[in-house]
Amino acid sequence: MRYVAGHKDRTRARVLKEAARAIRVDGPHRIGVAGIMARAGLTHGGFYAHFASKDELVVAAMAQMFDEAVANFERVTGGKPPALALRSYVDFYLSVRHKDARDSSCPLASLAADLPRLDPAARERFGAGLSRLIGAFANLLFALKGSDCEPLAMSVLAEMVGALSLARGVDDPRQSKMILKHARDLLKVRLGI
Amino acid sequence: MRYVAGHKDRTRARVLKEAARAIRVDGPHRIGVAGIMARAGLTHGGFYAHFASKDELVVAAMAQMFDEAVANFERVTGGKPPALALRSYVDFYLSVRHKDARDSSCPLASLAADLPRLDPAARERFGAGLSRLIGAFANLLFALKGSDCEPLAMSVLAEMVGALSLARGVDDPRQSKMILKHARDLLKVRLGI
DNA sequence: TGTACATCAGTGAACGCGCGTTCACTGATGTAC
DNA sequence: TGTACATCAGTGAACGCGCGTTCACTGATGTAC
Repeated sequence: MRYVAGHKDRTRARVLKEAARAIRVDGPHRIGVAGIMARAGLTHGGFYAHFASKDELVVAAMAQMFDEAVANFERVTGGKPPALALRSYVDFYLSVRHKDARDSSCPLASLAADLPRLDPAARERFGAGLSRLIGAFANLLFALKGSDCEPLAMSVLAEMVGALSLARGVDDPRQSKMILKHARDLLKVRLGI
Repeated sequence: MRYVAGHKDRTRARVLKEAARAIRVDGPHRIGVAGIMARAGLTHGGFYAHFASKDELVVAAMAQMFDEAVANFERVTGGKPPALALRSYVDFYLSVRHKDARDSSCPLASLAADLPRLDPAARERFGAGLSRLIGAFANLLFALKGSDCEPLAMSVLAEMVGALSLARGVDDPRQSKMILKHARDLLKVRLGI
């Protein structure tokens, strides 16, 4: 069954997207090749026509997740004045909605704990992705404050990642909500937005 | 081979301690019953005399890890005036040494991302442990500032957890060090210590 | 005091299952002649 | 224009391996008589 031009590329993209979703939810070690292929509407045997190994899929999915995260940052902040843009992103990032949307949320929070258990290739991609997000954040902060903002961007992003992770870790919805709310409130005070 | 009184309890404690170490390093899903028993100097068959299942071990190890974390908090802060105690803990928590000591470090950072993938029993233990640490932190903050400090404690702890996780996730040691340093610096500014 | 039996923490072989990976095969379409 | 062959994304059975769990057994010591 010969296919139209670009068919294989589109299949690969579909597999990658499903992998990016599944990895965020179940982690890179609990996902299965067969499961992801099934979600992409294929059988497991075809996997190796697209990727040399499961590890290679994880590395490729890492880049996919950060592409989505950066696109999301731009969607939430784009076209807004700096203070409003920052407020929007903080509110989005620390919302119950984002906390619960584990299959499409920020890879920093979903995967940070998994990374020391992955091989260098995956860790490199993670570091590069983190730099992109810190850079985007620092740009906004620079527009707001004018000074060197990388340190502040790292610190703020760390708090957001930590709060989101902790809010996801606990079972009690009230405790979870409070963690998000207090991080949101104090971040806004800290940034003066 | 009959053993002295308390022998079985001590064996169980040894297994738990090894489990707590291994889970922090490899995560609750990648550790193996046989491996942990071997580290405790036993063979895998004996495991089920101590725990009903691997899941039960994970739940019990969760409590163990938070006991260690609280003891550690007290060791680092004990007998110091509030500002110094807080500074000591922030410096300890965001040190390269703590970052690298993955087998004995704070479970909040090591496990947060694994928790949504665990069953409710483990999540409850995690929530309880988090509350203990937030409480301990809020007490110190109260001694320093006098006002209601739970929100601030949550926010600060979130930043520490996030910074430690991110510093562990990246491959580049310089990037990793910077994340820790900036979180340390800005936390001290924020707390006025 | 001596003997037979009970106890029980720990051993190690075996099981069933899931998962990553391999590979012979399919079948629709393009290409050579 | 028609026929034989090449191509190649995808299929599905099979493999090997690791892991959680089970279970018959061990062997040193305590207990009953």
